[in-house]
Amino acid sequence: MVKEETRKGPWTEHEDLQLVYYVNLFGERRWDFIAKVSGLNRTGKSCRLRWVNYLHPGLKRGRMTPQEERLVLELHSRWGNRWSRIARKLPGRTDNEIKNYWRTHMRKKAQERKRALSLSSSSCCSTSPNNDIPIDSSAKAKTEEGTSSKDSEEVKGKVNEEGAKGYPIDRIWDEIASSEEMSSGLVYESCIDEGNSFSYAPLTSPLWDYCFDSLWRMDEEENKMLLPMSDLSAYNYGHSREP
DNA sequence: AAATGGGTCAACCGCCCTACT
DNA sequence: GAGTAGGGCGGTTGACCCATT
Repeated sequence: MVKEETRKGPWTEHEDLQLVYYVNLFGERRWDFIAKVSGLNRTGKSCRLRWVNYLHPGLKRGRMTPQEERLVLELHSRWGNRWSRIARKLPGRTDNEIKNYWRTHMRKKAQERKRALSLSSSSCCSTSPNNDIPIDSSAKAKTEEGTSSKDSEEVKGKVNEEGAKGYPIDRIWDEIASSEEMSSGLVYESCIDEGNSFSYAPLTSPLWDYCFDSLWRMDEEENKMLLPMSDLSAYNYGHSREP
């Protein structure tokens, strides 16, 4: 028997619905199992990723709020590129989302900052080679990750150690963060923790809305029939990029 | 109107950790 | 304790979208 090749690339609506159904059935674990029994030609990892980053109920969509932005800054300055950890403090946001946000927004800010610094100090002397910072948080990540992935004071120590050696990126990030706080006129209070959440209504995944309204109301038997998937093609959820 | 560049986001890859045998 | 499989995580890539030239 020829083993069918594992599917890659963008998910279809049909796949999404299948995945949602089977996750609902078996829970958010055993991804390999779900991948197999669902008939999706995907890896367990792929299924998990799709669920976590896109299909999970309670996911927020849209731009980060100023509060969230500040929280990301605050937590990143504390933990570095521990995206999943940071994400846990931002209900409805995924590590991927935060990572993307950080990369685009902070890189931009770093560039602006760098430009501003180079302008203001163009007549100055301190043009150390280190000022040619890598415009990417990965540099910081490498520094912070150190030899272990364990988050701890050790990491902080490592960072400080690097800083002491004159590695400027941390200062740059700190400055960015503090200028963010200044410009917003607010200092974020770390009042958001497990168990607490933002007060605004979560914007759930559109697919979830659909499923919640229709799929999950079906009884067990109807579920088994998995509703005519072809009907679902009529359902056009906004951010699908299916060809 | 076409070209281009930057921003956004979904998805994959590879490494690491953990639980299980 | 060693080996293995599954899952989690961070980094990276590439396609799409939109604004600007």
